Amino acid sequence: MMATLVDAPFSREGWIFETKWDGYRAIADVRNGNVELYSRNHLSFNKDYAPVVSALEKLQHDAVLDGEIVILKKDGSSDFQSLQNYKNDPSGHLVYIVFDMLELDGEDLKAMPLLQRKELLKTVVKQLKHKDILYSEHVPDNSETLYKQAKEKGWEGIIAKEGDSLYAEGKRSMAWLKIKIIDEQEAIICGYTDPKGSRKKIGSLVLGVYDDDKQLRYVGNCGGGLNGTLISELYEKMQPLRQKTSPFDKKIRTNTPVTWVKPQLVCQVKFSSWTSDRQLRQPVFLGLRKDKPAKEVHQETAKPTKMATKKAAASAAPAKATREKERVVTLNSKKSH
DNA sequence: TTCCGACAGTGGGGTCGCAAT
DNA sequence: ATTGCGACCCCACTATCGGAA
Repeated sequence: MMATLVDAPFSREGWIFETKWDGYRAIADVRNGNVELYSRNHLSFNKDYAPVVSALEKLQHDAVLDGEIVILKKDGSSDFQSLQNYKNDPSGHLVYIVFDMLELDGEDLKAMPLLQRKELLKTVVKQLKHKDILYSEHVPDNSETLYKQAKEKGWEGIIAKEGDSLYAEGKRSMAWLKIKIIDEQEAIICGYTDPKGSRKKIGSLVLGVYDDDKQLRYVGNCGGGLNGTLISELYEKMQPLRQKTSPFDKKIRTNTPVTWVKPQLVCQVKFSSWTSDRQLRQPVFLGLRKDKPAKEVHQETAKPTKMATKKAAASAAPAKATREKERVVTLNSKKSH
């Protein structure tokens, strides 16, 4: 069961709201003390996350659990990058946060309403009493406080679930909705990569921003949000700006060859967070900005990551507060057109 | 006929492991 | 020893196609 993306928080009677944990989705199948922990594609996680497996071996029931494997930070948020790097550096607190249960002691629970499943799940987790296995709490009816909290703490977002919904295995469902905290940023187009397969002209845009010391800094590539016509337009605009050399003083790492352009075009992108290398995570192209000279493009927003500077975070706050006025909306589909 | 959901293909940041260099 | 590539994880988005409405 997977959640459908919607663009704004809402409140509705009969719905519940949970934190969206940033980690790996995992199903745990516990039978007679044997644990199979596996990914969405049914690949085993047993070896990679052995502490979770051994914690679940102590469960006093046979159960099929659904949850997220995360690294829990001291402030209570999840650290995706530490999870990715867990094999190298297993120092973080690895936990399995369970939010649903499909089966208990041989009984299929998928046709039971969510709130009842969660009630059972809570008691099962409570009985286990293990610091690495946590129950995902929820708040009923109203998402605003949780959403606000998510925004302040730099969480990935929140999940909304219909309280009496059934478990739709392997499906994307409208009974589970995800509301992500999204950031926006201006960036300078510094080049483009070659396309692959059926894609024409441009694979992705190579983006940069100016640092405090006026140095152009690479912030990652962006290939999402580009359709056929947009790609053609951008391609035409970039041709007169082509240059032989990279505008960055440091060498950058990309999978495909880059055609460099003079750093003049400014675009707006949305993204989920900054990586620890100060690159954009999950960037999506929104449009060109003609009102902004490239020289004025700096890093605007800094979510709380290790590398983020206090200065960047402070300068971001006022702009964000005015733009992102909270509103309550009815359920929109993900895109309007 | 139109609309919508599922699916494949493209794009991103990562890590890992293996093969080629 | 380094580099390149594919397969995984997280994901967003576009284009297409077939079936439901």
